[in-house]
Amino acid sequence: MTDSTSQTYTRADEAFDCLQTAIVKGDLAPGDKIGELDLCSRFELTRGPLREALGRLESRGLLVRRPHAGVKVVSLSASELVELYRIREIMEGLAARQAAERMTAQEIADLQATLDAHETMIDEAQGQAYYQAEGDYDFHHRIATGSRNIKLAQMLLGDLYYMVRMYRYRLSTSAGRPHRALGEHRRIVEAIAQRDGELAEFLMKRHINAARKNIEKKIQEGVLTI
Amino acid sequence: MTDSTSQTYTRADEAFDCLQTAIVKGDLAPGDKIGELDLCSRFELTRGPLREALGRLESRGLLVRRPHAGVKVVSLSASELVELYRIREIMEGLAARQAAERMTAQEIADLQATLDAHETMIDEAQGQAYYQAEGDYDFHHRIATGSRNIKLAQMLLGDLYYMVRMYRYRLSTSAGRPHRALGEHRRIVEAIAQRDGELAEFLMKRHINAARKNIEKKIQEGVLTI
DNA sequence: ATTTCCAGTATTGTTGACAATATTGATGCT
DNA sequence: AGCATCAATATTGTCAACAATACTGGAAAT
Repeated sequence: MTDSTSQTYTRADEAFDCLQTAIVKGDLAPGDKIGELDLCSRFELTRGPLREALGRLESRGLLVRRPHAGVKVVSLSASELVELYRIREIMEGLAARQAAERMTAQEIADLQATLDAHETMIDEAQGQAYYQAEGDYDFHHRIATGSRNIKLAQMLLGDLYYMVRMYRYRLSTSAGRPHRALGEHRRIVEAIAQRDGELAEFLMKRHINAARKNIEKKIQEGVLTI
Repeated sequence: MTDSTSQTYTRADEAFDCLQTAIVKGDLAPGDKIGELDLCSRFELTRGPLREALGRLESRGLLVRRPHAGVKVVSLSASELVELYRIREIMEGLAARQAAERMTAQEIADLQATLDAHETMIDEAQGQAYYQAEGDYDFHHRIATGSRNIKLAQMLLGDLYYMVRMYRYRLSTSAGRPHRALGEHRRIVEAIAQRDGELAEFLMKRHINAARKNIEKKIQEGVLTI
């Protein structure tokens, strides 16, 4: 969960992680107005480190702050959520292409193994969106890292994914979508294994495009109320 | 310079702005190890707000922090700088396309006027990289905003541009490049005015691609030591 | 001479108290 | 009754002292 370099872990880091996961998992829902004191007692923290963490979260766009008026969890409108996927599409497309050019053979093998694990996960966790989402996150995470583009990985892992996950957890996945997504993942990895960056980019963009359309459909159906 | 909503401006915001511009303008050079007390006396601040600002800056990737060991300004390697431009290329491409679809007629007119101003600026500020860079920044800033894609604008304006500017200021522009860049800007705006999103995207990507190649050439020539 | 260990120092991390400001509820007025 | 004004309150912003940790220099041993 936390950075593996594992230097001394400061109180502010702790606060940051706590808040971030609380937001992502929905314990703090979008739109919630949250008081600093509440948060302090809740996470056994003092206000100093907490405030530093709040600053970081705000800077990443998960919180919005108004001076003297408090902090609230950011809540995306439907259109903003869709826009987010447009950004993901191009950025992950680039990540996939660079990953195809730069991942080591070992990393690719691990990635394939990961997909096998996801397959059993999907069968076992029938409909349990949580685990499916985690598997999906794992896949995209590895590709972002594999791009060897530090800033790109930073933006995807540090900004976009948290936001995406925050909504994905409360999004019921469509029936059959997990299996289809897994198939798309497999094809992307194939392209990467063949060092075909162009194809990997194309497939990844199409993959995320499909996810976006899926969400747009749900919004139109009124299933997803934001 | 600061957000126009102009709510009460907190001490931490002040610290944030001061540090950010200091880094961007090169008063704090990449690799500099900076002490909190130095910064406090320098900007007439106290450590509380300063630390909050440091947290934000770190989160945006302009600073790197090691617990108990201090803060230093991030310094990109040559390859990281190039990778940054790969990201810009796709993100600004998307911004240009969405801007073509969404900017108001008024905004487009303003944008054209801006370009005229840049033209005189380039002639007058012969070789003064600072003003040329500011004009360039202005152009890209308007398009990012015009995309009406909040998260996209946030990532460009809040993350990438600060980083790019940080290096652009100490990058001598090639002879003739400003004029060529202005021409490219004009064509992009034309495409936007014609609501041709696809073309705007293509031209913007090519524009940034050219900038990237320009930098790569300088790195090979050894002009740019990072 | 070089390396290792240790203590001192300086710097960062944390805390709790104090000051400033936005919200809220009540009161008086139209 | 509805609205504006204003004081009380609770919350956020700021500060300065305290604690914990990493760096620095020197001494001793190999």
